[in-house]
Amino acid sequence: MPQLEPTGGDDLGAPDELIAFQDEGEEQDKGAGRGSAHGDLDELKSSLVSETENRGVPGPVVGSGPEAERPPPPRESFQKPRDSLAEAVRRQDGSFFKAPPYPGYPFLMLPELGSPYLANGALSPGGARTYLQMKWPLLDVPAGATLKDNRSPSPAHLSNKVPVVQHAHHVHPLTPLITYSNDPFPPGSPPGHLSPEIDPKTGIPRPPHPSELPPYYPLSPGAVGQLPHPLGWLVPQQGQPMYSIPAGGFRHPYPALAMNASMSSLMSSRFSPHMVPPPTHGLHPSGIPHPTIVSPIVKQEPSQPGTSPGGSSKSPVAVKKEEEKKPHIKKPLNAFMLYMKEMRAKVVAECTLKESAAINQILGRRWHSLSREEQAKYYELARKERQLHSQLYPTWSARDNYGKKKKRKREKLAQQQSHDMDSSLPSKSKKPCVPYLPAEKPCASPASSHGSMLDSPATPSAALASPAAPAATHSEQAQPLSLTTKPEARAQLAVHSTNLTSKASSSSSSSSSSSSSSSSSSSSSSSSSSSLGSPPLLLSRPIPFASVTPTALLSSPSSSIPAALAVLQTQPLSLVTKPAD
DNA sequence: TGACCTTTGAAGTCC
DNA sequence: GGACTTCAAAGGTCA
Repeated sequence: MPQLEPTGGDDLGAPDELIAFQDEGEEQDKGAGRGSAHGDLDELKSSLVSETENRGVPGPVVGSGPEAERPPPPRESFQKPRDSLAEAVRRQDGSFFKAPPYPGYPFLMLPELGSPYLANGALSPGGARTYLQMKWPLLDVPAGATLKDNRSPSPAHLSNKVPVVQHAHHVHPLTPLITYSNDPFPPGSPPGHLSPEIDPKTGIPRPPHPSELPPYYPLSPGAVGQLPHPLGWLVPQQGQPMYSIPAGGFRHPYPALAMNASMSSLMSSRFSPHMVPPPTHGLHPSGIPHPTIVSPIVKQEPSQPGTSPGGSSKSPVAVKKEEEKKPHIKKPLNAFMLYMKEMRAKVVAECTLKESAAINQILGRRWHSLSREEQAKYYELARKERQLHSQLYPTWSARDNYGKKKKRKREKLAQQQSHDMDSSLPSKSKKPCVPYLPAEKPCASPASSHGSMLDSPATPSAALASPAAPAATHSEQAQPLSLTTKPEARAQLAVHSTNLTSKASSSSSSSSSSSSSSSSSSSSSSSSSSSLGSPPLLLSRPIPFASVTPTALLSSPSSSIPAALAVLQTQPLSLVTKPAD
């Protein structure tokens, strides 16, 4: 049974790769200044607005040296993108390589200043958010504290659409989890890559256990007062709570917690406090259905062994019945999911694309284009998500959700794999390159129309300069040909990288670039990273930039982007079935 | 109506 | 321990 580890168990942190790159003081220096706390919300808003509007202003400087240590891809994908989709995304994606949207690092997501609300006053789905820095309210979790599995039958009125760890009304689920500090990671909850604890596996510092977390929410009351009600998912209509809320908000189980009512309520609403007896029927102690619990109405597949820790000798039917009664507790979102959730609306707004598949491709690239700090904060958020999730549902396991989705993926995958082995066999696993994206519709948003991806030195460089960039994963997905297995290609890339590096000195990051080149660059950079991101380079510890051959070659300053784009635009694509136009 | 697509990451299973 | 699989979000597409 999954239990919270009393100590050292907080290994849910960012991947080792992140741990690696955070290991440098240089990184901290870079992060400094980006995360200045904005006590004044208005000031923050205006700054955000100005930044958003001023696309020409480069974002946080990233992508230079240290970026080369971007974490390697944790895995490879078996999926091959459809060329048309990839192509369309490449075209659309160019405009997205801009400065990371978040100027500060620990941030609080707020509804976009624009029109985040629907006509009914509810937050628009997936509405873009602004980020306000605030302190991550960490729970002081006693080591022995455990929660009973509150996967009890949920009320029938619970919607399947209710997110597990996200607020239904799009107040960012991690709103209460976000730090309010200049420090990327508060001492109490350093990200995995900054933790003093040592990972037994890698010998790298790991984050401390929740038990060491500070019991306070050093959140500025003033700032909070201006925030939307953290229980956004409960208060969707003109501030009228969907469900009755006790006067004074929710009582936090920890009186000692110096958090305000909002924070407390949010905490207790998102994830039931571990000390609170599991609410019956999936309800929050306050009687409010918890968003992390989805109605068991969800189509249930045959009961899954192991979901009932205690085990039972019940008949399969009874077990099945019980299973059906159990609310569907969704997996906590990972870093990328959190990022995607936040950025989707923005991408959709900036672009004409609407299809998630296309949007996700773009987001995937943008994800890789994020600076480490930007990514790290999402990793951290995800880590906290998992933390809370595990505290809330100690007995929950990802396995619980296995098989809850009917999927033919496996078959398709098997087919595809067999197809890969024998290309002569027709592959049923893939639809014929159906264009997911409107062919060559440029992004309509002004930002994308005028903004070159090079506006942000951080973006492409982040990928380019990454020796073991996570982009590899993406690239390998986007560029099915695994460069890692093709020495010749790798060598070629190395050559190109050399060229890039040399060209970099004379290139300016502000150079304009065609949208196509921009877009393809992301993929290209990813590919290059991919080629360089072979296992030997996927070190969990930071490696000297110049210590590795091809890696070092790519560790060029961000200014090399234009040249890199030019070269990489064609190179990786040449390895794919469909060359760039 | 529901699977698929697409992305990355976490966690599970399997060998 | 590595490879592989599933799920998480999202929404248009397609069978």
